[in-house]
Amino acid sequence: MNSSASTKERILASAEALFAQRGFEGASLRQLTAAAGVNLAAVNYHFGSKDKLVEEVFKRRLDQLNARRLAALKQVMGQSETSLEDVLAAFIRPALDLSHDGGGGLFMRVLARAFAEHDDSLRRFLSDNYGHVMRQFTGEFARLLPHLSKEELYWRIDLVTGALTHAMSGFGIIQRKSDVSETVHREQTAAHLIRFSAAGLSAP
Amino acid sequence: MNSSASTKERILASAEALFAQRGFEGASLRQLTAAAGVNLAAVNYHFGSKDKLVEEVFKRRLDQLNARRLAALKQVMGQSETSLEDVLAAFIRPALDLSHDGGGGLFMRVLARAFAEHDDSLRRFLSDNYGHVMRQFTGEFARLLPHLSKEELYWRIDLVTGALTHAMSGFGIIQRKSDVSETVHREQTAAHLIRFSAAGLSAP
DNA sequence: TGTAGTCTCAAACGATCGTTTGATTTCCTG
DNA sequence: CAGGAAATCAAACGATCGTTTGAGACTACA
Repeated sequence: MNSSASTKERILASAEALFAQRGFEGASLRQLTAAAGVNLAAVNYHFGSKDKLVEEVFKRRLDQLNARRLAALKQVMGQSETSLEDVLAAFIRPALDLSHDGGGGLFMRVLARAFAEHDDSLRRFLSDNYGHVMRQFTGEFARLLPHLSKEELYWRIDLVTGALTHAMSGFGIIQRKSDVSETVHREQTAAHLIRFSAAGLSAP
Repeated sequence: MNSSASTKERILASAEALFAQRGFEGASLRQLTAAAGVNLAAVNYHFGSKDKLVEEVFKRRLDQLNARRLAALKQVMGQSETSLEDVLAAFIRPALDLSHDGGGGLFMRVLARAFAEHDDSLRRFLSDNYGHVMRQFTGEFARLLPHLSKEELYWRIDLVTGALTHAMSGFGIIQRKSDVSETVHREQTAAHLIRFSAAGLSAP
């Protein structure tokens, strides 16, 4: 592992990768610290407990994702006129990007796992960290789709989120072909998601 | 627990519930057998191992789901003319129904979890058990959406699956209101999914 | 009723888990 | 350079895991 990074950072990086690969319960602190090249006790020393480490892994990436989404939305809103596709792109692209760069390419699998884990404390955690971002996007969607009732709009945004999560988790039947670069594949994924979601949101 | 059922059945029922609630690794055989009111050793006696039990839980429900989807599709195909919404309903409704009846109401959470677990053996297992059903539906979608390329179609079906899985897992922002019966809520979910998916699939 | 086969049971196995401890090393500061 | 805080280390803790064992209870057929 990158021995120039701090112990804390090496733990976070290894944790992200191993949680994505084996799940939160499946990845043990012994595997994790061995991969990071640090002592077993370092996790409890630096983070307090395994649960706190899980939270930290989440927080680090969600903060990134929120910032990028809001920045993208802000840029879109600065244009003279905004299309549904533009807002969707601001919602979707940062998420796909996050699953590629920053060395934390596996985070989205972690998130998809977390969605499935389905416990209420996580739900609250995500709501606290996602809430204001989702509200901003929801407001824009409502403005662009005035014919939709509030309930109808919530439903459709939820389904867009489902499609996005599924695509990001990489479990679907669509696999990146070996002759397509990661960047190109990501661009194709974004294009398909945006076109599909725009049509779904605009349904009569 | 239902003490009239056989030990095997009681284990399967408790396993399904506990796997959905705590995950495959989070649910221990001791919790599981205690909830079922059977001896700890009964799992290994009747199923061989915990992994085999997991497989059995899957197989039982997936067989049900496949049968219901194919039956629904067959009935739709018997009509004089079939609409995209009809085929989508045959795809979506059995999945939502399965998450409600048969005492295995939590199976879809198990499935959503399994999607996130993301390992290749499961992928192969699902492909073996789902493959022929998906091929039939894909064929019908291709017939109803002749303007789509094969790749485009695969992508969109994948996104429909994502939206469906997300809705079924019940994690989204949409929660059933206490004044709405489970049956009504399921019907609303199906209606939203079908309308959204039909529009998404039909996108230009 | 006797017996073979099926099932259930309490108990224990070794392995691995997250966490804690206390000594030791490393690092920074005065 | 001395000294105290911060970090790392090997080792052990109790708990829990999936699995196995061997004895006992039950069932069905002769």
